[in-house]
Amino acid sequence: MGRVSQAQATQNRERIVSTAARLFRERGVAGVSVADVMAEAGLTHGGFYKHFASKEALVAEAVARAFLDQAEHLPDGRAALIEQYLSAEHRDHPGQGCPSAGFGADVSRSSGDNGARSAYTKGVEGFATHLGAGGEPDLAALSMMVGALMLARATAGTDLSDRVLAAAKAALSPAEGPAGAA
Amino acid sequence: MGRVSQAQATQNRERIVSTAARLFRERGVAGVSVADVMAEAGLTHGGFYKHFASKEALVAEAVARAFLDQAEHLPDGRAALIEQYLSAEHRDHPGQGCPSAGFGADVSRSSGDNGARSAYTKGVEGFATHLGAGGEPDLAALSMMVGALMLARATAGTDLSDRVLAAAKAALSPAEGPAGAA
DNA sequence: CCGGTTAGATTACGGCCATCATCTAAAGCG
DNA sequence: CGCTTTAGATGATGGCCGTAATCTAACCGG
Repeated sequence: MGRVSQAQATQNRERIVSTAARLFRERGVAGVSVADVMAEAGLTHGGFYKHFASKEALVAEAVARAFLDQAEHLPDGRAALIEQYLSAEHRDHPGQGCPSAGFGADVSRSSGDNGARSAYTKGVEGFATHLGAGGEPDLAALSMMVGALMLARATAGTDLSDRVLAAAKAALSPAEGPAGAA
Repeated sequence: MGRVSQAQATQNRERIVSTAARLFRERGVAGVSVADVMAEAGLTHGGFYKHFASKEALVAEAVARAFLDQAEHLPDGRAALIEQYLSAEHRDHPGQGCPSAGFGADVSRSSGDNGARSAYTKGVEGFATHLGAGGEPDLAALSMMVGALMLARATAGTDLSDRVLAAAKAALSPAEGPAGAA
């Protein structure tokens, strides 16, 4: 109850954002309530609006945070990145996974000019640039990775799921681009 | 009001399913209520459970229906299909668009063994097979198309959106697969 | 043509949602 | 050390949700 130190409050706010970044990716923005986030952050729902103007504002911060976390944990080298991205591990843990994939649908459906969309756009551009060579974003490769991950998640539990991951890996790995012989 | 002819009832049921297939793709399953679907189908929400056991059952039928509609409206030839798929028109009309993309996130988050997931899996396999040559599903190309569409939708209104579509088109079009020179 | 069947309308329910007003007690300034 | 500020808890609000019981009237088999 009562008040809490500035340091503690800042730390609590951080925890709210990172919890939201995880839950939103796991269950979708509409599938997570403000109370859910607060409870999982060890707080009660009432204090939420001392930190954020609205749920929408939290979504925007959660998207930005997820991209920052991703950028910090990227493996070195394109081959390693692809290998990790198209793994069963990544497919099965969307909460820690790629924000481009995890937030894509929710951002698509968000209205017009909001913070979430601009944070998302900036994050995608950054990730694509990291994936490409010489500062040139590789948007085609990113598209294939994001699409394969989503399809693999939606078909999880079937053999198609593994085949999608394998096909994308094969198409991205060899030298560059898929060879005609499939 | 009272009863309605069997023919009328069947037609109403069809309308509920196709309305749901459109609304779910536009706003997401969680963003559409049973009452929304029924109202847009010109009915009141009360009659819904005379047709479906639950909202979840409607989702399963809507997914199946969306894939059937897609299969019926596919353009002839791989090149034409890719061109249409990666168009601004398709990006801007998710309600009539690809179910693999439109339902992907929702099916991913649905629990375990439900009808929506199996309908989705079957639909993806069919679409990938149509896209491939000689009965072999082209899962890598499908991944790239689905991913590009989702990224383009989430970044709609920015120049990145158009660049994503163009990059995917270029990577899929030339002969087969992307050439190294980008 | 009559009565049971049934599609759809109406209404109600319990629950959860985002948001906010209010209370509280501790923090941090003077 | 007191006073003000404020993070967080508590609780309420109004609305929407999925589901279901009930009512009504028209279809359709006999």
